[in-house]
Amino acid sequence: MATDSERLLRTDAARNAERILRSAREVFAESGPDAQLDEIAQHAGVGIRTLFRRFPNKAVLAKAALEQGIAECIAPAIEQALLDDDPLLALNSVIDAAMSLAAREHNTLAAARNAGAVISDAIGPYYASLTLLTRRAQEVGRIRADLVPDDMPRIMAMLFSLLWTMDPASDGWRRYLSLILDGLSPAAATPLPESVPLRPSPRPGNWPI
Amino acid sequence: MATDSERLLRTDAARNAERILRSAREVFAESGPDAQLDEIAQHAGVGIRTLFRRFPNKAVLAKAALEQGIAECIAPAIEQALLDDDPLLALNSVIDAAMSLAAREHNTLAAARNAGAVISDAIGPYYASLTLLTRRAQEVGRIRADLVPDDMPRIMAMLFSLLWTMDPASDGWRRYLSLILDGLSPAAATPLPESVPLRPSPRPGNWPI
DNA sequence: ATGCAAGTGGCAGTCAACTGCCTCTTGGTA
DNA sequence: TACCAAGAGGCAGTTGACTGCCACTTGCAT
Repeated sequence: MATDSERLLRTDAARNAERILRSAREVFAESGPDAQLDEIAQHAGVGIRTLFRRFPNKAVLAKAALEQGIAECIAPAIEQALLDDDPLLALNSVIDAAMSLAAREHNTLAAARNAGAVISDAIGPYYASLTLLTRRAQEVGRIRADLVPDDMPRIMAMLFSLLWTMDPASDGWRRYLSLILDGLSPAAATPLPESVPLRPSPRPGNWPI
Repeated sequence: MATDSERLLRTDAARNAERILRSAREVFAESGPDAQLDEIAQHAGVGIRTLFRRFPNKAVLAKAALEQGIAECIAPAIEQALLDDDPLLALNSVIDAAMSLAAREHNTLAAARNAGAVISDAIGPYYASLTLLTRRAQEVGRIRADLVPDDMPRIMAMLFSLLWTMDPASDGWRRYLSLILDGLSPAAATPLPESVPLRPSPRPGNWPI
């Protein structure tokens, strides 16, 4: 899904943007989330000015880099999941794929977080698919009926945030995914309070991302 | 619980530190999480150098400011909770107090997060009390038996992270607290994967906080 | 193949977090 | 009360994110 601005990019510019994102992931992985943008630009073989032209600040860059990683791992996972007989297992495997990537590239995640990015946006492009999988699981009674689509990005955001309470490369987050899945079960369902909108009007001031 | 360094502070220095924290909370609330440290120092009536002498960087300052806020609201909540007949309700009310504060002072929370602080540490001082309350709830069978003390700070961290997916001043987090509490119920308990240690060895490099 | 809009990137500059240095002030103890 | 370690804070400097300016290059539509 190309945005308006992406649609207009010249091929060399698009290639550069792609390279910058990939470099960001590699440099963050090597040098940690505090890696300098100079280093990323150099690694990508472009000038720092080009990096800033494409990604207005570190938050946008790090989030885009994270999105690139998630896209690579979640797209095939979703394809698989849509064919799965058991919709709960299917949903589980998509979450698993996203979390595994997040844990593996936790430095990129940390860079995005530290720059103030709204992490849950990173799975925004898969909102529709997650919603579909959720609805299927609800239809066969594997997930409580009062779940709404907005719940899924939030559950992902919660799981992401766990990584800073443990060795981020570990799979300790699985314990809490299990806990949350128990909460999603129709069996234990205390009626949920109303859902509030996902991120309201753009925040005041000139915030990055 | 004064640390070694706090124990040695001269009374005027302690008063200044206190003032700086309170100023940080006020300035963040007014000017947002990107408020400058200059402004905070000025608001506290101290020089910038004094602010940095006491709090080596923005992450430490923001986290300490958040801890001050949490301390003010959680201490009385815990006192009440320890007297409560229903240990699950008691636990709930402590979490409620902490989350209400976090939502109210979300700018301070955001400043800490953006500076790279490990947010779950902010409830570290109440670890013991939370553990006690959890154990009580387990003893009367209101909470699944395989919960461990480390789970509670992590649940708090997950709830904190929700605030960036909604109007942070709203109480939309209650929906997910409810969801998690369902997951904590002994009824729905799928056996949980092992717990991994809370934040392993101090992170490599010279990270703040 | 050629013209131009789109893209590139060096350089100098701003801004905020943070540090070193050094002198002046002050709480609390002998 | 007099001393001194502890604290305060001004100032100049460093670093990294980010911007404006501008001359140079290059896809690509005609």
